[in-house]
Amino acid sequence: MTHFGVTVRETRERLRQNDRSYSLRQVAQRVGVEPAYLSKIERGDVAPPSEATTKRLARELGEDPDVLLALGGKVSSDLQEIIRRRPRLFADLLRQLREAPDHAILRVVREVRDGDW
Amino acid sequence: MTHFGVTVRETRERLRQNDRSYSLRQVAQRVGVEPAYLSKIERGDVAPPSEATTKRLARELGEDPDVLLALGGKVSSDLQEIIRRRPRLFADLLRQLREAPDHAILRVVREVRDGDW
DNA sequence: AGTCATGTGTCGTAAACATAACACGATTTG
DNA sequence: CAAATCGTGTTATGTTTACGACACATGACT
Repeated sequence: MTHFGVTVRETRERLRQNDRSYSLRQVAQRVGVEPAYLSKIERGDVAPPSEATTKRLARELGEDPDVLLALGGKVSSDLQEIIRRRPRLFADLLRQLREAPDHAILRVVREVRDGDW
Repeated sequence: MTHFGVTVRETRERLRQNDRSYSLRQVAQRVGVEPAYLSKIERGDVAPPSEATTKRLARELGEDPDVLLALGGKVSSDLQEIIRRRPRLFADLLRQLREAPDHAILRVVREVRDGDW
């Protein structure tokens, strides 16, 4: 069900075509996990790894950490902390935006970034 | 450090002044946990409970679930799912709003609610 | 033919999580 | 005073999480 592993494997094999150092073993070593464990992750034999390991993996593979975490069913702890500091406010905001189209959310991001508040 | 337990105890004892049925034991029974466990929760002897238990507790005490979850260091899973569906978008949004004043966020909520996008 | 690297199978495990079960002494209530 | 209720202490247990260690078979390369 989770295509976390599939994504990791595909990304790794894509990188490997230009760079032989993207074997499972070498990536595992750079990421700091056992090859056997990474193998199991890629085949979905075990659940997606911890937040920390997922972030190191994302960095190694040039993927967006938030996207990879999402595939693993997680939300980055720094985002969680933003919500936890003002739970009512952010809970309302997120539930309001649940069905909003992408462009509407993007507009909000831009408005806030451009500091017109 | 966590004043999750303190908050629960204070809220419960406040309710108890008008209603005898807010003893630790009776609340525990209605919430569906062992009295000994609720006692430990209130005194911070154990970590805050699971999301499901926290929500039942909030409902029983008339507290905002998102606020109580936040005190317990958690974020409601429905909010997490909103983020996981569009991680890049919502990660950007939240990080943009991290330092924004409350009124700016409220304005966004209202804008979206009033559908002028 | 021998070395080397690759991916994988099997087994174990330390820590955290989320309670349950039971008992006990103190206080309140009838 | 007896019974019930109160909060709490102790001990135990099942589950999940997040890996590590090690061995093994396969195939490429030299």
